Amino acid sequence: MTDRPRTARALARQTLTRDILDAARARLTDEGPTVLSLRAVARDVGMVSSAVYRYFPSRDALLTALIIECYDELGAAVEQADAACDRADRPGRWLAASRALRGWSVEHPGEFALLYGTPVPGYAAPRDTVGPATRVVRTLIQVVVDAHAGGARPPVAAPGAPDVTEVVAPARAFVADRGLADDAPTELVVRTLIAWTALFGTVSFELFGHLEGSVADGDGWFDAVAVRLGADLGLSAEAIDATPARSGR
Amino acid sequence: MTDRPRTARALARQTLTRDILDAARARLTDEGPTVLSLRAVARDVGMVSSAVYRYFPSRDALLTALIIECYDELGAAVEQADAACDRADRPGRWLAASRALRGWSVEHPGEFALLYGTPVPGYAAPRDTVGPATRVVRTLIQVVVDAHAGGARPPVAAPGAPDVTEVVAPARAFVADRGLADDAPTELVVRTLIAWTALFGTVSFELFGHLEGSVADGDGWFDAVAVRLGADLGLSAEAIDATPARSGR
DNA sequence: CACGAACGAGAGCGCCGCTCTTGTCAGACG
DNA sequence: CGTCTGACAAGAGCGGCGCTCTCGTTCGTG
Repeated sequence: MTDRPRTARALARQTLTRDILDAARARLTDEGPTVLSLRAVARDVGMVSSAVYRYFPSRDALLTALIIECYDELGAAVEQADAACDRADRPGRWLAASRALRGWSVEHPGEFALLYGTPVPGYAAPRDTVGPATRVVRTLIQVVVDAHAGGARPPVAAPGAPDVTEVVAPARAFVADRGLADDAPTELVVRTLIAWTALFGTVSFELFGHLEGSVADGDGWFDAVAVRLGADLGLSAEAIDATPARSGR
Repeated sequence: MTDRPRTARALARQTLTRDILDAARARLTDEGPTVLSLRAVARDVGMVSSAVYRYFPSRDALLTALIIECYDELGAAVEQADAACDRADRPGRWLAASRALRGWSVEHPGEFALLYGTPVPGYAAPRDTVGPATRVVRTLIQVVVDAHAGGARPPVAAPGAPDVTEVVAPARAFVADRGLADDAPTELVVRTLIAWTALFGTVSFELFGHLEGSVADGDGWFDAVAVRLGADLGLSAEAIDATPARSGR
């Protein structure tokens, strides 16, 4: 990935860049992304503020680097949690991936806010961020797709639910483009998107304090949510063990 | 609610306070809450920054006033949407309340970020905010409780789902304290909390740009989500029309 | 060895939240 | 009606912010 530095100067540059990023992430944890002070970061690494501009052309560029790094870290955590499971244990993979998602977020609340909280006002995320940003949802989709390729019963649309095949067309294209599934049923795509949203919504509510008076134990609550969302996707132990060919209802 | 001002001075104070709040909310829409500049707000209302401190002792106090006002506005919108429905039409009430929730949020993205985005770093929400903050979820619970008092089939826990009766004890206490339901089944409470979280998670993902490549039409998508979440709560037309007394399973 | 690029430090710009002081005017009270 | 107190707007000033520019210095290369 990163080249070995060939000169003392290049080495210094590399380590200082890392130091700046680390200091920025350290500050991120107790002060939000929007008020991240470049001057304070500079002080932390023993530099004057203007010197930081040798390494990042602007505060936005520093934010972009942080965002990419965090998306990648979160994505890697989720992917590794999934990879550590028995491939055939779909409910276990779903829960492990979900837990990894929350685990990283709870450990890095500042970084979570950077990724999933209020966007920084004047800041527009560049293209480079979308790839790393999709690693989590890609992993979740992979688990769901594997389960249904293995015979899990696909979810059935609620009676009276509006047809949204057109609405989720981009999502299906995303899935197809990455070779995850050639033709996923609409309802499966919909339920996966809902589950993905609900997982992050749960973490967001927990970290931002909206569950304060409602839920006693964030850990236990999240597990309960994740298991139910998985079950809605046909990812319960029962659904997987049942005869695969049984049609819905 | 607010007393009629008895002197010219009191009137001026009242209108100026309103002007400041309005200007702050206007600024909120295109710049996040954390970077809301009191000086800029002062300029907008034709005052010098220090003069604003006659009306709000600090920037945090101004934020608190804004938060309460916004929670109340959102809560009122949801309550009114529910109230405008036929009381017996539970699925309709659920969808209406959900739509109102999103409608207000989409119309007031800055205010939504203030309420449900990254908390302002040094800011701790005072007690006064929790009452207004719960108006939305209270309305959603009311609809669900009404439906099940009217015979809707309560949701059944997925096989293998962990028991979380203890975890949601605060939520049940909240419900009981407000006379919404004496003894709601655990699974109903859980599903309602999940639905509440998922609704706001969906809005959050939409407004913060995480659905960009996945969903074509935010309006249609949200309806699809709301209907499915309602159905999971036993709030589909079919579930309500079914024989009320049928026990779960 | 010499030259240019990279670098760190500093000063300075206009912005921020917030405090303190100053002068003014409304309104309550004798 | 006069006085006096409190509310008020304005300004200066504090330290901190993102960012720019300049100025020596040092490193790496032709």
